[in-house]
Amino acid sequence: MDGHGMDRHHAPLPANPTISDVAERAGVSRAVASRALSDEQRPVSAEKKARVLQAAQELGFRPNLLARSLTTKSVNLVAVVVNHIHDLSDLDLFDPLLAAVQATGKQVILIRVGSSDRVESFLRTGVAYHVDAAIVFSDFADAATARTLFRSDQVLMLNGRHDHASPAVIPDERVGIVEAVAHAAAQGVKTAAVVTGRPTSVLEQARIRLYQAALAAEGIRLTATLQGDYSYASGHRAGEELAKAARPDAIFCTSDAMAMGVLDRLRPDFPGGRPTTTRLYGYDNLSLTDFDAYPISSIGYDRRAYVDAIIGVLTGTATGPWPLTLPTRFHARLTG
Amino acid sequence: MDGHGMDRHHAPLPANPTISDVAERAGVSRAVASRALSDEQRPVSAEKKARVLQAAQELGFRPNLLARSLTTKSVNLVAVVVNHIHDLSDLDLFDPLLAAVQATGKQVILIRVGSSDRVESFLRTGVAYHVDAAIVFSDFADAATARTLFRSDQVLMLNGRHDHASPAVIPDERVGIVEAVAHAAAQGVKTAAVVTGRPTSVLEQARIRLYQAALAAEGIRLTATLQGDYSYASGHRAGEELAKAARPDAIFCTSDAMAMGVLDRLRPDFPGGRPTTTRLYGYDNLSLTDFDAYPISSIGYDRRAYVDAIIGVLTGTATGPWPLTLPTRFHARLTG
DNA sequence: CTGTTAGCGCATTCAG
DNA sequence: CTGAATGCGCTAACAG
Repeated sequence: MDGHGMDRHHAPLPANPTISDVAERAGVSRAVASRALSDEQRPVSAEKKARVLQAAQELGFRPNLLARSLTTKSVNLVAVVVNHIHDLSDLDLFDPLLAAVQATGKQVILIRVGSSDRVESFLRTGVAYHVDAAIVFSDFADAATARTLFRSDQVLMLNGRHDHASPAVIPDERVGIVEAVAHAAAQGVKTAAVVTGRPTSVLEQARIRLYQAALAAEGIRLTATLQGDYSYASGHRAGEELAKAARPDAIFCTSDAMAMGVLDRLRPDFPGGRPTTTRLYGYDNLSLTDFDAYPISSIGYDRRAYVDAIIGVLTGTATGPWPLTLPTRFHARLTG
Repeated sequence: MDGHGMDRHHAPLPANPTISDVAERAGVSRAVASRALSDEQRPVSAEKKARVLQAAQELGFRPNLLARSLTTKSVNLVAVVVNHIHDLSDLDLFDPLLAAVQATGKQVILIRVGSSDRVESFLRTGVAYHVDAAIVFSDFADAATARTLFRSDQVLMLNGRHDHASPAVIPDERVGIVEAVAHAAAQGVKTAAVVTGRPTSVLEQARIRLYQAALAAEGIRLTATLQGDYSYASGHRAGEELAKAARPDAIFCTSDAMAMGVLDRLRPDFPGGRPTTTRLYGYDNLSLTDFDAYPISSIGYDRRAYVDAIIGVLTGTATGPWPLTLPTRFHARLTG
């Protein structure tokens, strides 16, 4: 009648339509619109549901998930807390983890803590959301701190700083390390060096002790312990040190990246990737160790099982007792 | 009086205290508590402010940032949309990007789109939050779609699918490619092969054309174009193909990972990392090309400048015109 | 099945 | 400077 065609009965299209706009356009109440738009099956007549969906479509309506969470008490948001993501091992883990979390219908808020001095401001400013769950890789906090920080009991500790109150998953590093050292012993190794990462980490300390115990059990003499920081560069430096003195029969590194550095520095000992005088063992079982240039024998856990365990906690299907341990395994390659 | 000690005037501590609990405990109204807890300077008497802060401390109050966003219209949340994060190049970019975004006081929702069939459900179910801004690396959507998806005009397109309405930053690939090809020509290269990634990407198509043009300009004959998928494995396969026929003087790969595969397959051509018959050029300037085993000449942009440009858009200090282009540069290493 | 009402937690009017 | 009232967008509980 007024010459505006199809829209003659409708108000002008709002830029950011809310459910009220949808309801109004469909000629129903907000509650009906809400039910019609719900993922679940809610009581709505077929005819009104169609009208609502049509109106939502026309308006380009997108629900404000944050507003929804206010009443449902569930934000469908999971915090993943890391120190940083520049380790090569991160690449192999985060992608499948991200995919798996999203497959549960939740989104990931990725929080990089970085150096520990940031933790202070973190705690002070409370730059943390009330998330459904937090997955803590970073060793910046213990379980209790993480729980208060995220206002959630669903705090999944993967950094070794767990307690009895929160779920935790940790690799059982013993199995793989014992296997690797036994493998070396079977090759006639009598002396060994260990290249370690940051000893401030609880997990790293435990790992070093496992190497020491396994070496002792096999009667292999530990001739040197060099400290690195998990990086390629620090492995290179360790290789430099090792090149100076009499070479041990085997070198065990607590990260593949360091083993890569050692290998590159001692490359003449590994013509064609095969050891002559010195055997080399890494840790993490990076996909990079499948590259021709770095055929490093390594220790790793099943990442798929690890991710599955994490998702199990998130979805509530895993029930403990905690910590849940996942076995590591030794993977022989050319260097070992 | 009632024997409960310090808490005799207080209600029992709630598990998840709200600002109302804080206000009650401090003996003030919610509004005063809100002002006292605000980051900004709001009118509150010093005495009441102290009481409120004390009460908040005692209760372990953390503001619900999501609820706050309902009224402030700002969630301090940025969506970062990626296809996946298992490319080696991602490692060098995401960590500094994440750190920079968080330094602005915002948090990152990392959204992995993965295969394109997920995009459908993505658009349909609208499982996306109303974020302040979206940083789109993934080529899953164009600018208009991204804007409606995230209910934000602050959609930063980095996938080449930008339009005039949204900010965009893209590397100027021409400069680096021209430099690399000129470098090859100066070494006496007369024939070349190109190993490409997925031709469905707008950016990749443009990149291939740039190689073709640069080669033609230098009078280098393009003898083969092999298609890969940016991965090491696909580079290895390309190397296999190239090993069959007469070797070209140079091989240009559109990713460093593919160049690494080619290098490993053709390693005898590169004793000590130096080319004999064939020169090799990668793309991305990965930190891995600084490892001894992969000294690949490459093309890359300044990641710090790239991140700075992204942050500039986020904070509103960059104003266009769009797209903003960032020059790439050639980095000579042993293979080139 | 439907519509009305009452909150979720918070910031922001606007009177005092 | 303070506090009561209002509303952000949405869903749950309740009557019809």
